[in-house]
Amino acid sequence: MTATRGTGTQTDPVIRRLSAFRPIREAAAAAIERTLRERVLRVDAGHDLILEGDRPDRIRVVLSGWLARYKTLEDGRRQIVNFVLPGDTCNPFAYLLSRLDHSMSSLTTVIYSEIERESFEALLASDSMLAEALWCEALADAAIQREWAVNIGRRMALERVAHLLCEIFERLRPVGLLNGDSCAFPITQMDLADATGLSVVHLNRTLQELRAAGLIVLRERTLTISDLDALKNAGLFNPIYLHYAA
Amino acid sequence: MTATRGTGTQTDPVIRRLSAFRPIREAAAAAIERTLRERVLRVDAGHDLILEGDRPDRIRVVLSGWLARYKTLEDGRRQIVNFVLPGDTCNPFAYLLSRLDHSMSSLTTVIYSEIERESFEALLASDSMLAEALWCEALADAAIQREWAVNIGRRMALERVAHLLCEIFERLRPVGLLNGDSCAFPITQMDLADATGLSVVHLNRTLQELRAAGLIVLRERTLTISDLDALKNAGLFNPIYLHYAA
DNA sequence: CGTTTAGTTGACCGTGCTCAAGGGGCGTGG
DNA sequence: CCACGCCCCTTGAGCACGGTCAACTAAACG
Repeated sequence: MTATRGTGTQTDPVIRRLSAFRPIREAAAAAIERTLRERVLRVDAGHDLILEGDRPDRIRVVLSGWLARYKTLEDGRRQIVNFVLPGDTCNPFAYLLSRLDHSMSSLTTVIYSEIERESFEALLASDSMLAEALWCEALADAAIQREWAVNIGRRMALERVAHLLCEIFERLRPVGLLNGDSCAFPITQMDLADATGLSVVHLNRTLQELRAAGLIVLRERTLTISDLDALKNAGLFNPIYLHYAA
Repeated sequence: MTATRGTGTQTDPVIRRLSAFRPIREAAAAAIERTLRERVLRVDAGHDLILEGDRPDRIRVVLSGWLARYKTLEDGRRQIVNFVLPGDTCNPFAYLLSRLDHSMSSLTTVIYSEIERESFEALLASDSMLAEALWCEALADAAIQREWAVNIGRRMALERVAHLLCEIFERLRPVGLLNGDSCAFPITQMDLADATGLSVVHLNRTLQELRAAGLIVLRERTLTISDLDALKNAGLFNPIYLHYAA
């Protein structure tokens, strides 16, 4: 791992993310910021931050950049089980279990903060609203996981990809990473295929179908959704499972 | 819902389940038992205990019987996202979010205990080991969810079904519901299909393949696994994700 | 300027789906 | 007691969604 001490410390998405679940008071926000600033690291794209079987000692909070949680089978087949976006806290509470059951790798350059378990628990103890917000984040993550099972198990390829695009778009909204109807989209087609349970070839054809239907524009790592409602319909997307207070 | 006051109060599987994560002291076990006994209910097979969109007011703990968590699409397609087995605590902590994102229905007659949020929080506060064990259960549940995404997204039908059977078998072990190489298996083929993302027809054929290969005997709601290692191989099953201390 | 990585296209094929029909067990009602 | 309906399981036939294999382009990079 080529982690080096980073420079920019944008803790804003973290606060915004948590605020989607519970009001975060100024004092709590300041405490988070202080803790996050203690150890800011940076990895380039394509590096594994954690591997299945690792001991979950530290908590990582993503300040900028995208990652993927994934699992692999012995013969190399890979399934991405979730994306980790700016503002997300990676494995809060995972230290309660003895081993990590999945790996995580960076899709882009990632700037993140690493927190020792002790500092994290101190943060939890300092503000009950903050603690609840962090628990909510973990629970909402589990809810996303359930929805992915539905997506992969019961939706057709076109619906599946449409749904995933809607999810990512809606998850970027509360952290302020949308530009109108566009957003950065650094996920390769191979990763999209591994996230949807499709082959790269078929994923490619499915994307082209979505483009041909005028639902999306996707090029140069930027996604534009011209008609979000239409895309949501195409993906049978219902945002309840994201659990944003709204 | 045809819930009526139940009779037998077997809290043993609950203690065994929690003990897989943290040692549960006598005092804590007694406190659980007292709380669980307060309100024991019973439903017949085929009833929804909770529906997507409900408010998560109470916690339910399964004393006996099996349930399925599921989600449905507008057009009726259904995906079972997890099975809930005896000893499982259904939605601990779900009350932190405002709505439930999935439904749950009974596969058999189910005897369960219903706990108010206040009693549950009192239980949590009374013993930190117990609280940790309950959090571990929730985290392990999320881990199962991840593995299901892999199962549905990247395994072939035969592997997929083999994997699911191994998982259920191994989950029944710590709660003491195995009889040698057999266990009760009240899941219909339709439910198995909805859990694996297959059609009923293909699931039926896959089961027959497993039978023909001499890997399982499944009849009269009883599953017998003659060669567990062989079945684990067939399903590329690795039990890490269950997070049992072992 | 070669090499690598990401995206694209074509052709073929197989896993798994759909539609359809029938069998067996079981409970209910005539 | 038998008839009927219902649920669950099973089987056959045809087909389609999506996988595999292979080749090619274009951009990025050293």
